[in-house]
Amino acid sequence: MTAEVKAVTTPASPPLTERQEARRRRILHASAQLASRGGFDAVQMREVAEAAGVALGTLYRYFPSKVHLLVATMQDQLQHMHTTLRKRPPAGDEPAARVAETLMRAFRALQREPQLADAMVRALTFADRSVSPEVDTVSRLTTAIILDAMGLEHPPTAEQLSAVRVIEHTWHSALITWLSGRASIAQVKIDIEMVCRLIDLTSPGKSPEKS
Amino acid sequence: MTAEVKAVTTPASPPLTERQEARRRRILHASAQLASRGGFDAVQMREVAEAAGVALGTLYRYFPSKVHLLVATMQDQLQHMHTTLRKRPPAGDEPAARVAETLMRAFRALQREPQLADAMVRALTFADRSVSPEVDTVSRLTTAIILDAMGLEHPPTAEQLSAVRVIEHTWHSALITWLSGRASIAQVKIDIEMVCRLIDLTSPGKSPEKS
DNA sequence: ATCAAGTCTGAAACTTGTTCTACATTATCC
DNA sequence: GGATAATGTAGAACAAGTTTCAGACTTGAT
Repeated sequence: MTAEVKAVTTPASPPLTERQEARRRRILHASAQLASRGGFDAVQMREVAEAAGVALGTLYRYFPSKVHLLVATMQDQLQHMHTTLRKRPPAGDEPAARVAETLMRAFRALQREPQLADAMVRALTFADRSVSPEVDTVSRLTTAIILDAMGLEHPPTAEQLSAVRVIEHTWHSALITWLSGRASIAQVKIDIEMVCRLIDLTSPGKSPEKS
Repeated sequence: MTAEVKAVTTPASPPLTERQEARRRRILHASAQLASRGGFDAVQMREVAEAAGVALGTLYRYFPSKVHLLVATMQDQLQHMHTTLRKRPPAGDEPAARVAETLMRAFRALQREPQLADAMVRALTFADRSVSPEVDTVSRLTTAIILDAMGLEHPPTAEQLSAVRVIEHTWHSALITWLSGRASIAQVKIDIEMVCRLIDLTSPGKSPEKS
C-alpha cells in the first residue's frame, strides 16, 4: 500500500440533497441495467428516464448527454472495480506481471457483462471535448488502478507515467477490438502482456543497457 | 523494400461500372470535404448526398451507415498516406526510430486537417460489429505502414506482430486523446516513442536478457 | 429494339437524441 | 408561514440518421 492515491472521486461541485443523490443513483442504475441488456443502443434516454422514474428534462439536467451519462456510468463501475481489486492485490513478483494480472482480471470482469462494457467503452471513445473533464476522471481512475498494481515504493518517474499511459491506451484499444469481435481474448492477453514489458523497461536501476 | 505487402486494397466484391465508380468517388470526396470543415457532426448524410449529387437512398446503398462512410473515407486517406510515406522512407538507423518517425509524420499530416481526423477516428472507434470488415481493412493498412517503416529483412515473428498491434493501439488511442484535447502533441510524441521501444525488445538477436 | 432486372431519384415517414415550454413541487430565506 | 428562486414534470417540438416506396432511368441479354 505504498504511493498514496489522492481521492480520485468526483469533484462534486454543488452539494446534492438526499433526494437528488437518490435520483442520480437511480439514473445510473437504470443506465447500467439497460446497457447490460443491449449495449450502447439499448440505452435510450426516454427509457432511462422512465426506468429511473424521472422526467426526460431532469435526466438531461443531471447528465447533459447520453455520452455524459454513460461515461458517468463507467466512472461508477470503475470505482467498484478499484475497491474490489484493492481487496485482493495481484500476486505476481514483478510489477509487470502484477499489472498484467490486474488488467486481465478487470478484463474478465467486463467479459461477464459484455454489453455493458460495450456501451461504456463506446461512449468513452466517442466522447468529444465537451466531456473531457469526465473522461479525464475515468482516465485518472484507470491510472490509479495500474499504479496500485505496480505497487511502487517511490512516486513514479516521468518515464513510468508514460509507460502507464501507453498501457492505458493499449487497454482501451484492445478492449474495443475485442468488443467489436476483431480480436480474441487470447490475443488481448498477449498484447497486454507485451505492453506490460514497458514497465520493466522503465523501472529505475533495472535495465543494464541505455543509449 | 523487403517483406512484401500483399495488396491491402478493398476486396471489391461486385465490379462497379464507371458511373458507379464515379459516384462512389464523389461521395467520398464530399464526405472528406464536409468532415474537414466541421468534423464528425458536419458530415450529415443529407448534405453528403446533395454535395455528391446523389439521392439519399443511393448514398445508403453505397455506404450503409454514416460510420461505414467515414471508415471508408479513412481507408481512402490512409491509402494516400501509405503511398506518400513510401516515397520518402524514414531515415533513422534503428527500426524503432523509423517507426516513431513515420507515425509522427502521419500525425503531423492529420494535424493539418484536425477536423477530418476527428471525424474519421471517431467513426473508427465508434464502429460496431457491422463495420468489422471495413475497420479490419483500416487496421491492416495501418499494420502495413508500420511494418514498412520497420523495414524488416525477414517476415515478422509472432512477437513482433504483437508489438505492432500494441503500437497500433497506442497510436489510435493517443490520437483520440489528442483530438479531444486531453493530451498535447508533445505528450503524444513521448508516448509513441515509448511504445516503439517494444520493437527493439522484440527484434530477434538483440536483447541480451531473457527470463 | 425490347424486355426484365437492377439501380437511382425524390419525397415522406420513422426513430431517437436533444431542446423548449408551461406548469407543479420543493427548498431557502426572511 | 409566505415570498421567491431553483428544481422537477409532462409533453410537444426539433434535428439528423435511417428506412421505405413509387416511379424513372440504365444495363444487359435476347
